[in-house]
Amino acid sequence: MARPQAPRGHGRRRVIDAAVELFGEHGVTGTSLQMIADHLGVTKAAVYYQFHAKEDIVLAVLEEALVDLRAFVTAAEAEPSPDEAAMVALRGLVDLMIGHRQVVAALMRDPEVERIMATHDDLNSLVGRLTGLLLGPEPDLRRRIAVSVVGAGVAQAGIDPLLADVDDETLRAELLELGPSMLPRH
Amino acid sequence: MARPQAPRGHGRRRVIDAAVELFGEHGVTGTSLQMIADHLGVTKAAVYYQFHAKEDIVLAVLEEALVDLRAFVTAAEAEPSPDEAAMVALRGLVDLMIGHRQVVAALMRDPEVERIMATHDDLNSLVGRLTGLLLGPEPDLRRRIAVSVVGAGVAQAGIDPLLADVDDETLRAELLELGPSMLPRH
DNA sequence: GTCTATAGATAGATAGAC
DNA sequence: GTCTATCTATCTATAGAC
Repeated sequence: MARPQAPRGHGRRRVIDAAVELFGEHGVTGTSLQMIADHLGVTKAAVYYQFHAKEDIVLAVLEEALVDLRAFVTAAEAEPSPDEAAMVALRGLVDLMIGHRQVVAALMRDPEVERIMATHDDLNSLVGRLTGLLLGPEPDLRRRIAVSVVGAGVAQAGIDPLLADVDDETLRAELLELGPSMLPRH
Repeated sequence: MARPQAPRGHGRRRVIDAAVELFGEHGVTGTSLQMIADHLGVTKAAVYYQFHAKEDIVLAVLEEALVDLRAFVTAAEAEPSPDEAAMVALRGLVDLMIGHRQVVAALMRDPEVERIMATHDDLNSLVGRLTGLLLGPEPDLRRRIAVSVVGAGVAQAGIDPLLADVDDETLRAELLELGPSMLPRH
């Protein structure tokens, strides 16, 4: 039957959950495989059985959010007008941050994550498509700055300790009012 | 005549400059003393001669920006009305980011920096005073979220590769138009 | 003031026993 | 599938020669 320590979530699932928690607290570079193993009460070798490299754990954590990201980027690109596409992308971005606050906190603040993403063309192009959607056609300087501010701001709002007491639904509603006001329609 | 410390701009100054550059690229945790030493063409021991610990280098880099931060926080607190104080704080924040784009990039994205700051009460209280100025008296939820978004957004705008081609003056002017619109007067 | 040398700990990763 | 044991490389940091 079920073992006392390992809920049927399998090894990979437990490693990913532990990684999200530890990455969020110490960053990716600041989290060793030993820390993940200790957190799970197993040895490093047990972690290496599930993922043969640390980078694979980072990619698995990323994948948690990428499923949603791919979905709303594709949906946004199907919108008829650039304005509608940008709004769908912005809503998707807010939902993504809300739905994965821990993952965002874990990954948004480590250059190592950028390095890993840069080595995977599919991740690169996905981020490029999202940026393009938010920028719209022929963006002026103000638009570019607004996209930068909104993108970082939405992410920060999801992980800011100052807002830790705000529940998901309330935060989502507020961000969906604040965001569009900074990304006006053309 | 012969100074016991900074001979000809060398020493601490060179270490700090190298640290800012490398921290920005690899993060604090991702930057080893060996990397700093190699960047300067010296040995690790030479770096340890200038700073007895890695944490001291981080603090020295932080100090670059803290001088300006202390100045405008104090100035803002001297403003008669909370609205004016918040605007002075926001302008100061924008100027700080613009004036220290590299330092911000180096330090804003590493949990290790937070840990170091958390162990220094003077840094903690300074950040607390800045946040208080931006929030104003009795901030509602919307204000709290806006402060979070603006704070992160301004920082991101200063380091975003998407905006690397924007010169300081232009970026400052745009942010000073964008920011206040998100932090309305009471 | 800068170096060599090295300590002591820990990193990521692998091989093979059970 | 999880372990012990181990490898190599690198980490921060120190002691002391030049």
